[in-house]
Amino acid sequence: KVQTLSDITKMKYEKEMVQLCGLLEKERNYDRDCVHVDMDAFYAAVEMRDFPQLRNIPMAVGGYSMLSTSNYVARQFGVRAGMPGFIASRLCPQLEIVPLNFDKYTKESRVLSSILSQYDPNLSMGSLDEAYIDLTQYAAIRSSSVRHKRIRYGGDCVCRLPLVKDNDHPGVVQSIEREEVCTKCSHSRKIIEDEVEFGIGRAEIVREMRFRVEQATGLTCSAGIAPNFMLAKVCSDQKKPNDQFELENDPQAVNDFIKELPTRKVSGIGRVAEAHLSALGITKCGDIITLAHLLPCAFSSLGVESMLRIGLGLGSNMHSRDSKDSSRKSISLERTFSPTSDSRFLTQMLYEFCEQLIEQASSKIKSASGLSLKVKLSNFETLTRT
DNA sequence: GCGGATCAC
DNA sequence: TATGGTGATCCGC
Repeated sequence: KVQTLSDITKMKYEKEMVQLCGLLEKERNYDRDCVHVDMDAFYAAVEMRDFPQLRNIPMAVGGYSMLSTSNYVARQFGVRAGMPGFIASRLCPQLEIVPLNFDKYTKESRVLSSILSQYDPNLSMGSLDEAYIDLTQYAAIRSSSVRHKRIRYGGDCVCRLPLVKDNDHPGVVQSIEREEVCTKCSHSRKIIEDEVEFGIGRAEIVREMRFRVEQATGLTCSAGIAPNFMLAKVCSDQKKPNDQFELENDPQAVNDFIKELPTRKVSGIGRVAEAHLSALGITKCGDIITLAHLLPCAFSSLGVESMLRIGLGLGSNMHSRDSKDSSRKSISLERTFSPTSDSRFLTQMLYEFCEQLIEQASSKIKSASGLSLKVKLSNFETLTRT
């Protein structure tokens, strides 16, 4: 009798997987309001805000070796984050490549986190342009609606993006219009001042957060709302750009959502894990549970557990997003160069790396504690000879 | 404990 | 012309 791999692993692992799922199920929790906020095409959006001539042309931020991000016009040409600039230029010859301006992005990031931290003082920034917010407390306390003033721009002025879509009207309480001449581009522009109202409930609160971010920075963001951060992160991608997606804290809703979700959408499943899963016939997160007995063929026990968590729509529990320790554990330095066996060059480069790392480490220690770090680099030639 | 692989951004 | 840099975790040795 011929037995397939699936038959064998089913006998061997099915019981164990069912048991493991049962254990993990006990962690399920629908009491939290988790939000992931993600700025839209962040670096590109900052440059487009500051340089209006970039707004309607394909552009990307980075260099000829690598692009950090591209605007939505460039994406229509297939220009994507992480792509080498010279390849992007072939895809889109008109592409404008703007160098990185990290100081600016860091400033915007601080504006973002200062607004969002009013909703969760323990928020965690995933990077300059994304934040994980636990809204549970704030949403439970908020019992009345909140009003804000909204500024929109119309007319020919190109110095501000028409950030607020005309059909994107939260409760407008009152609206005042006036005309003026823009001092920058000397075009006439219409300024519309609205009084807008945001209700209670987590989706309205997230609308308000996004509204405030946009008014403060001139940049839009997208958000995902879900019972845990793993799901919230996926949700923030669902309605990008400039919108939000709420996954109800409800078993049926979560199950339906996870069932059809491609595995690669989940943070933590990269190209390799996707390929491993795909080899097992697992392409959607729902498959992870139906074919759970195959997982031990390709993953370690921790890997299996992490996959089951994803398949069940549970949070990551231990590390990363749900309880993040923000303290740095290492500093490092790397550089790419063309292949060489010039050992003097390599030694010299290593030496400079060490000097720079010592400098970095001591300056960080100094600013954190006031103490001075002294390191002596000795016998370097011998140390690095091999 | 260490280097390699993997992942995110 | 030209395919990055930083930090983290996990695994096998």
